[in-house]
Amino acid sequence: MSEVRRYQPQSIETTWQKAWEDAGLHETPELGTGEKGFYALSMFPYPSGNLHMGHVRNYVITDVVARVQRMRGARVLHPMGWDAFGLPAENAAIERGVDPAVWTDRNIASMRAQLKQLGLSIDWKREVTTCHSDYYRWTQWLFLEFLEAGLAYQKEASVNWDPVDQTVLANEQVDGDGRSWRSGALVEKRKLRQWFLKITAYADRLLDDLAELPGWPERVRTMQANWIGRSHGAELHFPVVDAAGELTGEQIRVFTTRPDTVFGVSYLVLAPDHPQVNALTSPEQGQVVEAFCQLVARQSEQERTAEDRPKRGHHLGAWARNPANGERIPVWIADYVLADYGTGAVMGVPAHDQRDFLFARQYELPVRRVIIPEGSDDHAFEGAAWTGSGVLINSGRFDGLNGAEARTAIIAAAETEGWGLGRQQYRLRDWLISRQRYWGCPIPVIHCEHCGVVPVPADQLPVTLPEHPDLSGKGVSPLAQIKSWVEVDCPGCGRPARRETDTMDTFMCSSWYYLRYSDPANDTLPFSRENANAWLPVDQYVGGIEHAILHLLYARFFTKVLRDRNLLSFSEPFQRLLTQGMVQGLTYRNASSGRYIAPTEVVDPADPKDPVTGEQLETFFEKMSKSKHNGVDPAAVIDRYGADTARMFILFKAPPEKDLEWDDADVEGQFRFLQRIWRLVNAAQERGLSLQTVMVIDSQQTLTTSERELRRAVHTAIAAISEDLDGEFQFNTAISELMKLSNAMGQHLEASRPALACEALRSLVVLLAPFAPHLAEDLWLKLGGRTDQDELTTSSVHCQSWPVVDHTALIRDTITVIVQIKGKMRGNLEVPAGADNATIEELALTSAIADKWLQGRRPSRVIVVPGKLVNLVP
RNA sequence: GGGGGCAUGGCGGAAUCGGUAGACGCAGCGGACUUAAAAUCCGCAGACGGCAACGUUGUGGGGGUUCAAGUCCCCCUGCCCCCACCA
Repeated sequence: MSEVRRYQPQSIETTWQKAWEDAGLHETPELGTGEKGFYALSMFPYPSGNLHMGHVRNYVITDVVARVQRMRGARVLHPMGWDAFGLPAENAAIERGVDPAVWTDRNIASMRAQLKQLGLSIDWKREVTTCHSDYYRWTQWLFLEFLEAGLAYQKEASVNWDPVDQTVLANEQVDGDGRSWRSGALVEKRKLRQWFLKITAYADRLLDDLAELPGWPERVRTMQANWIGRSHGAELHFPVVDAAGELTGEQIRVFTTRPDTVFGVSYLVLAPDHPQVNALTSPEQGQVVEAFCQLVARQSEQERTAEDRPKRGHHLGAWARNPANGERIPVWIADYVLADYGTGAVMGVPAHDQRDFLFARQYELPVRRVIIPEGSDDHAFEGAAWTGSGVLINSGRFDGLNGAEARTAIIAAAETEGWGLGRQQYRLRDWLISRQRYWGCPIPVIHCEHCGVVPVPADQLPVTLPEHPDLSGKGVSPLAQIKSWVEVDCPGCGRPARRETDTMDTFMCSSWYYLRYSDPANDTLPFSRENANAWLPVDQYVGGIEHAILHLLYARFFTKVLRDRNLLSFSEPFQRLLTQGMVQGLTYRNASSGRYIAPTEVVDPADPKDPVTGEQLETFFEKMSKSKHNGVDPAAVIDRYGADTARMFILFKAPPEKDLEWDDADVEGQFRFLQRIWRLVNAAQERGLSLQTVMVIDSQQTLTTSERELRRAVHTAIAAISEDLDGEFQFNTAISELMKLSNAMGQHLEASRPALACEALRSLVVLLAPFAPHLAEDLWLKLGGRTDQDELTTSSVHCQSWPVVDHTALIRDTITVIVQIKGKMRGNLEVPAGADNATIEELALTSAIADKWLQGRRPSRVIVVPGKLVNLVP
């Protein structure tokens, strides 16, 4: 051969990417009235500057889903955008003086270019960018909806305060030791007045509606349920008494999930920062208590909540009366009680709660057993808290009731007698959305001395960020330092007022972006009801498990609120969710020093040594990250093998929800596979085969053995791949079916007549299209699936409909039946395809297998599974 | 501590409703082509025994149900993830 002809993805891919874009192949089609389109959505990225393999995996999965749906006749929305506000841009500004807007736009441009190299069927005309005012205008508009609905409010909340830089820090800017990431100073807690969204008002619906999401992974639903953390119990009221036992008129409210243990209460405990602490502390205890509270306040969250640390507390010098039995009990404070869960106060029942037990033992508080296991009559305390179920003792009129009965009866008594009520409690807290940062969506309210909090009128939105800020990284809110921006006239009274200087948590921006894609150019509303209802809920959402709780919960919350505001008519945004596993890279570590070594520094991968010390390195797979030097750059892979190989590898190597180990040898293997297909099609073309010629398979004509094998392989592949792409997505087995088909074609194609060869070639290329779109398109043209003159928008391989299985091609004359003797496989038997059970039994009994293993004995039992096996039991 | 998940060859992973365990691929081995190598093509391949036919054994460990168990039930071990002094 005079010229080297081989598969060269680089030229193929750029050519087709341009052709598709010019033809507008991936633009979202119009929907008919009342028609629901198919919405395939990837979690949009933060524009950090470069694409990593996790992104690639995410978007390739969604892309295959979108492409298969199109080929199945659906009208598909497959958009992309940018979650573009956030800390890294602001840090770049502080450290290098780059304008966050410029930095972000530059990153978006380079990431968009990288994404386009992957050949994703994205409609770029619908791109949204959360930091552009034509988007965040509507984030502000939606905030005002929450405000109007009474779901946004202000309250004091503590922030991380860096005393050196005099600034507020995000949690991720505080390291494990409670020090600032930049100044290294010990971070303090400071109270600021901040904005919250009342997500707790939706706690029940967010929890209960999880049942309506069968298309979500069980584990994500469980994580959300645990996060919401609804528990059933009671709020009990303990009157405060003085030293003489007289009521003072005050009371302490506690929350408990075990009202049945109320007769076992031997003390009460308040959180150190509980509002009643000051009032309850006796003068003699004042100093010690205050010292104790300060000590606890200085501890970090982590220190305080470590379960294994000893519990510490102090008696306040106050007393309360147990409303159930009238006993006088001491009131304590302790570090193990949290102010912001329940009522911030608990009743101590050492006999039936492990924490209370440890606390009581340490401070020698009395322990009284009030529940014994069913059937036991041992009333003595056994030396450990009994938290199981049982029967009440020492509980007056409730003695003898079991746990559940007792809970109901005691709550009922408390309600009638006025010392408590049944209540539900949630772990979920309201969502703090204030951020003391510049690079975020401004909260559109104005503070006026006369009118109070005044929303910015809708026609004055957006409240735009001041351009070219001078960010120092110091001070409370960066926006507060820009006088010209802060000082405005009150929209209500016209007198001088001040803008809110906090910006919103970026999760606000990402809680509704999926709605904007349905109507991205709307300049009168964030989205129209009609467009949102036509495309949403999202049919398939794909993204990382790291968003299992926050993002997905907030998005669900938004959808429910917007539905209640009558802006939508559905209440769950994402019908089906796929959480893809992470991409891991080969990691080298020096076990003694803990140092990570870059693969490029390792001389012999078979026997990896530390290039500096010569020590043996340990190798393993771990999530790709800069600090571990185990990342693989998508651009380099595309450069070398092309996007189609990268796509195929990622889809084939592991099921989508499992972690994927990046392996260069396997990438090479995928490339070889695509090359094999390329050669197969080219050889066929040289043989003169063309899809332009109409080929009819004459059903009268008998097929040769090769031809029948070929047809069976084609239709087996169609059936198997179709099934793999239905329901659970099994891209890995779908691709293995493509490999089987190509193997069979290598064997039978040449020996088959053109009509049959063409059917096989056409099927192979069409089935390949969602996975390796560029190669498929190129081979489609080469095979004459279309001509250069045809419009791409109708004749592209991606516009072909999904192949249909011809079940007659799968029929065989004979089938192989397994012969078992007492459940053990001993051989197999060719029987006519239509043979009934009696025939199969007869054939098995007279077979050589039966002779050998039964030696003339008659089986006592014969089990025939039609078409599968026959089991002879002696 | 609570909740969820996983465990299959040298490796990644297949296996419908309980019905031939190891599809497909990677790495490996053998052969063809080549002066040679690469590439390509063909073949072998769980482990143990055997020249072979074949046999035994085998899905983290133990028990059970069944004609038949990777799959269902019980117990145990190991690993991963989430939440965690939540009253």
